Amino acid sequence: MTAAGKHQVSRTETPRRGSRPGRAGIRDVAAAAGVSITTVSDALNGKGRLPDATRSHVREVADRLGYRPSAAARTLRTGKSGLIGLTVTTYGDEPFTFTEFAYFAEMARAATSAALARGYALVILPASSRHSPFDVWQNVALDGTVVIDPSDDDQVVTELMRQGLPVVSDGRPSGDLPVTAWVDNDHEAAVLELLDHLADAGARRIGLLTGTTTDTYTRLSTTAYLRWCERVGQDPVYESYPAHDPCAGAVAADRLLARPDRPDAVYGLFDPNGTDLLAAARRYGLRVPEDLLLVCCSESTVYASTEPPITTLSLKPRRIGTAVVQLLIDAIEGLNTGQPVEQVIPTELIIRTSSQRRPPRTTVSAPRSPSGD
Amino acid sequence: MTAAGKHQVSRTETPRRGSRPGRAGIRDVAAAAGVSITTVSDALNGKGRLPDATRSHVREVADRLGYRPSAAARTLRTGKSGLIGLTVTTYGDEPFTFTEFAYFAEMARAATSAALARGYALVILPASSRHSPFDVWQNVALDGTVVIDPSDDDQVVTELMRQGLPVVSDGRPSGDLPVTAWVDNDHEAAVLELLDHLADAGARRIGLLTGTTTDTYTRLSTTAYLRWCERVGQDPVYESYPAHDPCAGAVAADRLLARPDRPDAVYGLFDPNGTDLLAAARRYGLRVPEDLLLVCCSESTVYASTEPPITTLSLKPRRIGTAVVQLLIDAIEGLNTGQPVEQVIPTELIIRTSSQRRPPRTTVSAPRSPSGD
DNA sequence: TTGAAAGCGCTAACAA
DNA sequence: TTGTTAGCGCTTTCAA
Repeated sequence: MTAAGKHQVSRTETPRRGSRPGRAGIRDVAAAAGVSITTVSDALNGKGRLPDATRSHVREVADRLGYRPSAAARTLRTGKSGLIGLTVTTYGDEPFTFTEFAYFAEMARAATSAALARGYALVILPASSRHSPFDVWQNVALDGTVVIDPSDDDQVVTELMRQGLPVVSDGRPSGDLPVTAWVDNDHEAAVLELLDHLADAGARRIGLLTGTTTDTYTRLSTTAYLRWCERVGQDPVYESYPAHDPCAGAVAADRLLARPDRPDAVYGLFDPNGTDLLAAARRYGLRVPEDLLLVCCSESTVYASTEPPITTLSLKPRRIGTAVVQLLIDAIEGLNTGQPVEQVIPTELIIRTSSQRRPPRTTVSAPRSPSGD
Repeated sequence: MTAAGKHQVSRTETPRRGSRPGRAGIRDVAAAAGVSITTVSDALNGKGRLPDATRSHVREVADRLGYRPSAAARTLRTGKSGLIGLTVTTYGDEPFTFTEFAYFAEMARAATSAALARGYALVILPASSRHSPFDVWQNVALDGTVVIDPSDDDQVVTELMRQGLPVVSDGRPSGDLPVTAWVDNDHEAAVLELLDHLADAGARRIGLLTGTTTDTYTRLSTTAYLRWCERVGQDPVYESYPAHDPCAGAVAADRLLARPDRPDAVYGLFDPNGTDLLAAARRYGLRVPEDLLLVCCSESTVYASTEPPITTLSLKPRRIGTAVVQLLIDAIEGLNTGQPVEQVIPTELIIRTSSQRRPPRTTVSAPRSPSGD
């Protein structure tokens, strides 16, 4: 063993003051291995040009001492934490709403595994930040952040970008909010395709169940619907409701089917609309798909086994979550060219019974009363 | 402005070497405010006994400079990161499975908001850890960790506890795995209550759809079922399948209803079993609840609007997620007494049409008193 | 091939 | 009331 005595470490047995109790530090390993802390660092991180003997010896000693490098120290020194933020809108106490739930869960799941695969971990953070020292945002060292549907003047995004941290958004940013990159679907194209599909299945008057919120998804989808109506010369038939209220959807579905100009096909923009509409149809004695064609935007697999199975539009949250994280990590690691990157993920229309009318026979019948069968 | 010149900071305009570009550090704020860095730290953190004038002046300057304290440095110094790990079992590429999905999502959601409310953020981490420097676990400074259903000899848990970090588990630890605290349901009591409910509704032969895995939940629930059968003198009728395989459930449901000793009531242990069983019943021309009573363990709201609505057992993942995080943070902050803490969360049987053979009233009566109606 | 030394940016004793 | 100073544990030039 080479001259352990010449190193800067405790030749005495008393641990340095302030040292964390019980846990071995890099100095302890160096002392025990009879090398310098530099050598320990290099050996453990696969750097430097050490002989294999030294390397394995150091590793062995570190192992024996149960040495775990301090992530905080490494982060402070290198400026990289390996942590990626994922913002989550909170409504009252709960992060994200019932409506966004399946989408978000799938997206987060994909994002998590994509991040882990590249050696990063996801930190869940609220979409807004108070300007106080107790704010979580202040306490976490992030290499970059994924944001979901940032608003026009999102303060968190603005601040992060100002700090020089990359921000990638799920959903194209509205206004002139600067982001490093974004990923989104082509919502307009998706709606147009879907409406054409319903028309092909025999729909004469297609209704829309939409939201009162002004987020990009709702806005683009509704606009596309209105444009389509204009193009084919149909009067728009739609009902709006606050999508974050889990009860309001059922009421709105009912309202839509109770109208004198009742549609013979409906597209629901939000995940629970399928079951809501199905239940409403049942109340009015409408058979699906014979009397009413149904499509909703959803990521839930339950629509494969409802009675009847319901056609859904999937926004492919898994692909979005993966893409968002890849773009972010590329930006963190300086792998992309520097100009804003935009990525459009295709949607998928999963056609099931509810949007396929059997032999196109009956014309639209007159509205029935809620009780009638 | 008081003697700025006497401070140790750059009276020259050149930033210190190595300083992060563009971002103001505590020294810059101190210099600009004409105070020492200690005063800046104290002013910003509400510590020390500074006059309000100094405090607000410093805050103003910090604000003007866009000063953001370095989380890494603070963590290194204080030993607290404000970060809590949440482990997630990965199957292949994807974190958590379809089966656990709704439960996990709800639990994680509650855990996230509970953590945020106390100033902590959740970091999603894989349930296993390679022993390599590229392992995510090595790169994140955690104050403590929540683990879901740790196995008998969970290496990650063992290692964390050895490091002196608190670990709270969702699901009682099996074997003699040491954890700081755990939260769980009383799975046996829940199953017994549910079987009694089915028997009260007229079930003569209750079947079970269970898993082939050996996790605690599956094991305890199955054991409870077998014990109940023995007590009432019924032959057990059950089918097992690998619960993480999304397709296997439907097959097993079919198998169960195809048996010569076909049950007249079934309890499914996993979330998708409800729709699987409903579909299987339809295939065999069995009416629910007339010919077949159905209950499954699920957190999904879709069972409220299936045809017919299906009775579910909820494990209350929200309450579990909240409890787990509270216990963990209490442990981190040294608020609890030191001995192991165990917390049992009651389950909830949500009674719907599928398990009520008697007059279809919507009123939910106590499971044990069928005579009242 | 290895080691010494200089910090990363902050907080908290201890001085003044 | 405020400032000086000594590190937290690591990585990284630079020197030997």
